[in-house]
Amino acid sequence: MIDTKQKIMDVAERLFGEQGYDATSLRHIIAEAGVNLAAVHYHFGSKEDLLLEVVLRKINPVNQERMALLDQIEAEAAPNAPTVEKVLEAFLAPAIHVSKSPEFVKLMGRLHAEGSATEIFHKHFEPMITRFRTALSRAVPELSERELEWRSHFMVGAMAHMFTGRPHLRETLNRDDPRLVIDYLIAFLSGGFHAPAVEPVEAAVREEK
Amino acid sequence: MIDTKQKIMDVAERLFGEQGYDATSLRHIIAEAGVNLAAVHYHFGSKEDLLLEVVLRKINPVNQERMALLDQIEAEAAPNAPTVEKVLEAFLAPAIHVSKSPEFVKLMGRLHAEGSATEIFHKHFEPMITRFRTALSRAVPELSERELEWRSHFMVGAMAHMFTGRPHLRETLNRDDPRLVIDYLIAFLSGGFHAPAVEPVEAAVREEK
DNA sequence: GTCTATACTGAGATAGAC
DNA sequence: GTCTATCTCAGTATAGAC
Repeated sequence: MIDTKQKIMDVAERLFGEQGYDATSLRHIIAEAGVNLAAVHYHFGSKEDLLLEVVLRKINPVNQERMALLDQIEAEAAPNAPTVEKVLEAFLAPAIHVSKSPEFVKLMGRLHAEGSATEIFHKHFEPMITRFRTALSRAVPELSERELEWRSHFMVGAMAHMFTGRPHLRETLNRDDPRLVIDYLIAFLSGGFHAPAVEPVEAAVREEK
Repeated sequence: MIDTKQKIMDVAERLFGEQGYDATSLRHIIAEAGVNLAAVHYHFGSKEDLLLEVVLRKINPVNQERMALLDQIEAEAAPNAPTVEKVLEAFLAPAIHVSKSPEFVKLMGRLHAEGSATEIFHKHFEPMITRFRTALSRAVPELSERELEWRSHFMVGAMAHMFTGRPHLRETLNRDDPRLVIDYLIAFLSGGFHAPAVEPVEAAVREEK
């Protein structure tokens, strides 16, 4: 077959999503994909690297869309900086699509919690995160670099948790309109970014020396 | 030995923390603990249930302390409701201790992301979460129940991510005073909870019917 | 370069004697 | 409650066919 690799990824994505990473054996995957066991290691190297590629294939387009939206709102706002709300919108809206595939972010959590792929994984996120941090820092210039960094982490955490596969949360997410939940989140995060700085920017600059 | 069970948990806690859950085999644990392999299954049933007990042993006192602090600030503020900031303080401060054991929350993440223990795990958190949600709902009465629920989720996510074992983040957490980071977080979350409601409470009540 | 067949090592789990 | 022996199955490595 021409695309052994893609077939493996397709089946793996489905089975990982349905049963979780640990519960899905490579032998199960290859049986459904109709390929040989060693082909997995030929194409991916290990089970974990297979997971990594499966996840990145889903996530990369989302991050592309985020960057494109950010470009767009920056162009619209020029020469001023876009507002926090607009930046958050560009960051969060593209994730809605992914949130519809129910068990997907569980796998991201798996990748996050354990495994050597973690670093490679974050390499793929870093450019995008940096772009957004810069945009936020222009939108909220009164924050020190350090405090802005932490607020960005809080933002990522709040978003990630939204998807994190806890059944009760997922039910709620499916019941409520995802767009509404994003609006909740944007409102919440806007309030967070606009909150007075613990450590005003002048003091921070002095201390960083 | 009388306390085979405890010895297993002690060694498991250390090794899970040092090497992660997957990388730690039961055989490694029993070798260091000087006990028999079957003893693990006798006392815990499975490797995953061992992890569950290890994590709960660490987390339960934290949750106890949270509740005690909440009792205290509610008594102090009576008959009024304590402020959002006070409630957040009661929720977050007890977690600082745990945050010092570097790899610990990674294990919580593992428990969260995969495995059958997930539900039992959350059972242990639910009473505490409910208590805090009630306190928050008194502190921010203008939020609909639904929006408050989501904001609480965002809060948990932001906090969880703070610990989540990404090396760069952990370095920053260790460099900065943990107390300072908690202050950053409280400021951020306060702003979030005080943000205007997307869905004001009257509209929400009408819609919920 | 791509894939197959097969063997290897180590894991978690279990049955049953003591 | 504890231990020995054993089972099953996983991920991985290699040799070699096309």
